[in-house]
Parts: sequence; structure tokens; C-alpha cells
Amino acid sequence: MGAAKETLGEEQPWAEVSPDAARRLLIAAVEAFAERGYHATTTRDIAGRAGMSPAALYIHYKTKEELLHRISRLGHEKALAVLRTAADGGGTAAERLADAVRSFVRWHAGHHMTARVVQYELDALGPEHRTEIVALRRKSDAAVREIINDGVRAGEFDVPDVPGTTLAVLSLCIDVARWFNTAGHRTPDEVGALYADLVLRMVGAEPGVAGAGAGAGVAG
Amino acid sequence: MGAAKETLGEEQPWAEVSPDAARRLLIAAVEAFAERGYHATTTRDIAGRAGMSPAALYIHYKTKEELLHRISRLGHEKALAVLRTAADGGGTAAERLADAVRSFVRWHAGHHMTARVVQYELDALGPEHRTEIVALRRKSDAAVREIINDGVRAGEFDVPDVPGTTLAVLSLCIDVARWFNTAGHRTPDEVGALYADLVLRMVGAEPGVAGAGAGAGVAG
DNA sequence: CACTTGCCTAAGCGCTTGCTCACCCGCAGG
DNA sequence: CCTGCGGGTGAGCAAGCGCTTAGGCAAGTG
Repeated sequence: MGAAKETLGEEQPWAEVSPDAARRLLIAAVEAFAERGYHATTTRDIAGRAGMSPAALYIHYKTKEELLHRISRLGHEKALAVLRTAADGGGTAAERLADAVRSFVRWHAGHHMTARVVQYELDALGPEHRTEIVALRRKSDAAVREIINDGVRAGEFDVPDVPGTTLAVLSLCIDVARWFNTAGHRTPDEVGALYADLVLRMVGAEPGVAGAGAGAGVAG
Repeated sequence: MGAAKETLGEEQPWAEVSPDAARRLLIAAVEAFAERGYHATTTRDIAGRAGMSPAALYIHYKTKEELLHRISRLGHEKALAVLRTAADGGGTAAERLADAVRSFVRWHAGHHMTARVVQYELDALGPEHRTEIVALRRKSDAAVREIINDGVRAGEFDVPDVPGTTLAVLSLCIDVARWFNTAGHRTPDEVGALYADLVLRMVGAEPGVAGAGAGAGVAG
């Protein structure tokens, strides 16, 4: 019952980071940044969590900011991939929107530590890194807006303000990273299902048109 | 056109803070915390923005954390007051919910600097101050949940999961503080109207039941 | 064996941080 | 005039910060 330590869901996804010491440092940084924020986290803290001396960090990363950049980029790429998989899947616009919201929310809840860093520590990045990440965000926005536009064109949705509604839908999903595991005892799957339903209502889709639809895991 | 510097809407609300120097410091702190975050803001920066020497801050506030606490408490109290005014107003549940969301969102957009600090710098508070603020938050949650429960009882709303939907509604409103004036050219009134409509859809209210409803200003 | 290479540490440098302290100034009361 | 007092400053302290440097140690290669 309840959310497991996330470690199970968090240790495999960073498999692309090597060598092993660099990955351990990155995981330690994700935890520290998520708990206390980037600026309140010291390099000594990160190294300590990874079981290393402070200097070890600088063998694998040039600066503390580079660590945040790596986390932010990888995290955004994964979240975007999850979104696009659903967006490019088959089915009606309602089905695709429900699928997108369900998996996007599931990712944010299941990886809420990573998601929190990715979504809320953006301002701590340097200017160039920041603009790079903002570009990735715009792609997420475009993916959602496209589905909603499709639904409007097909007559499935009733949406007076498409950009505004797109913004609200994404905002709703992203904010999951802030409150998840701070507020309650829901599983990522439950939150994903609830939010998919709420979003279908927001766009005025016919009730029950894309209701159930399980789906595999949280994905990497 | 567009959002004025917020200064107009921000300088009067802090009228309850005295003496004048203490208020200037507090306003400077709100700006700095909102722009860069609590931990990235230095006491020298705050004092500088207020046109004072670094030491002047400690005449009016014991610590930097006390400044954040003051901002957080006053901000939460104001936001809660705005919410309750709408919640305790007359009318159907749909009307009250729309009113609550509209004014709550309008406050978050109109005072987005204060709101950002209030909503996103909570973890920077010390333990006791933090729990005090969390208690205020629960009251906001209760206010919204009560309206939704009323609507369900009256048969106005169709809400399978009341706690979950309450959480989502508040989450949606709060996140306005994150993206407002970073994303676009909407006025607080426009965002409030859009969000009130979206929330009515989320709870399955009859369309057009609490549609227009202007309302005065953003309130203090 | 000697020598290189990759990973890691102990020590610490230069700087900034939150905060303090001794002192100063304008002004009201006597 | 002097005195006291609330509000202000300049200088600076102790601590902690991000990051560097010199060196150690185990494994791989001739």
C-alpha cells in the first residue's frame, strides 16, 4: 500500500548515465534537489549521499549547475517521450488526450522527485541551458495543443479557448510533482485515471468515450 | 494594456505593515524571493532594493526567515479571505464555486509575485512556521471541498471523487502563480473567467448555470 | 618489474553568506 | 543647552560555500 520509496522506479531509469559513480551522484543530486531545492543543496551534501568525498563530484561533472542541467534535460526528454507516445498513438482525439494525460501524470507522480527538480528548478539553470530546456517545454505544449485542436476539428471537443485550455491542462499535470506524496495515499495510476477523466470534462468530450484504458507501466 | 508592473496592485496591500521602512524591506523581499527564490536571495540584495544598508534589515526583522514567514502568513491569510468571501456568498453551489475560483485565480494572477513566494517557498520556512502555514492551507482546501460537497448533495454536480477533484481544482489555481506573466498576455480577469469555466466543467455542472458574473476588483 | 591510466581523497583557497557591533544622526522633552 | 531614543550606517566576524590541487592506490599493459 502507498507509494514505495520511488527508488525502485528511480534507479533503473538512470541506467543511461555512466559510469556507475556518475549515476550514483546524479541520483543523490535528484534526491537532494527535490527535498531542499537546488540553492539549498550543497555539493558536499550530494557527494555525501553518494558515499563519496566532496571532490569526487568534480571528476564527473564540471559544476553543480551541470548536474542540474543533465537532470533537467534527461527528465524533460523522458516526459516528452511519454507524452508523444500517447499523442501519436491511434484512436480518437479523446482517447489520445486521455492517454496522454494519464501517462504524463503517471510519470510525474511515479518520478515525483525527478519531476519536481525538472519542473521547479528551471530558474537555477544558466541562461543558455535554460533556453535549451524551455524549448523542450514548448514541444510538450505543442503536443497537447495538437490533440486538442484535432478534437475540436473532429467535433469531439467543445473548447472556446484552445491555448488557454492547453495551458491549464499542462499546468494541472505538472503541479502533480509539487503535491504528490505530500498530500495523500494515492498511487500514480489512480491519479492518472482521475486526471484523465477531469481533462476530458474540461474539453467537453462526450462522457465515457475514452473511459477505462489501462496501460502498462510508468515507462522509462 | 498588458500587466502593469504589479507595483500598483502590490504597494497598497502591504499597508498593514509598519513602519514604512519595514514595509519597503518586505516589498523588496517579495520581489527578490519571487524572482530568484528564497535561498538564492541575499540579505544584501533585499536591503539594496529597499535603498538601505545590509544592517538595516535586522532592525526590523530578526532573521531572513522571519521576513519570509511574515510574507507567507499575510499572503495566505489574504488568499484565504478571498476564497472564503466567495464561498460564503449566496447563490447555488455552481455560482459559489465559479466565484471562488474566479477570485482566487484573479488574486494569484494579480499578485503573482506574492503568490509565488507564498506557494512555492514553503519549504524554506523553519519547522514551526511551516506547520503554522500548512494549517492555513488546509483551511483553503476545506473551503473548496465544502462547496463541491454542497453541489453534489444538491444534485448540481457530478463528482465521483470529491477529495481528488478538490485537490485538482486547488492545484490548478495555485499553479497560476508559477506561469503567469511568464507565458502570455492575459489579464488576471481573463484567466479567472477561463478557469472558473473549466472548473465548472470538471465538476460536471450544467453549462451556463453560473456563466458571467463580473465582480469588483482583486481586493486587498 | 616500471609506467600509465582512471577514480578517488585530504586539505584547503578565495569568496560570500547571515548576522553583529560600535557608533552616528535628527529630533522631542526638560 | 543637554539628554535619550528610535532608526540608521560601515566595517567586519565566523561559518559555510563552490571548486581546485597534490597526491594515493588499484588495475591494465609492455
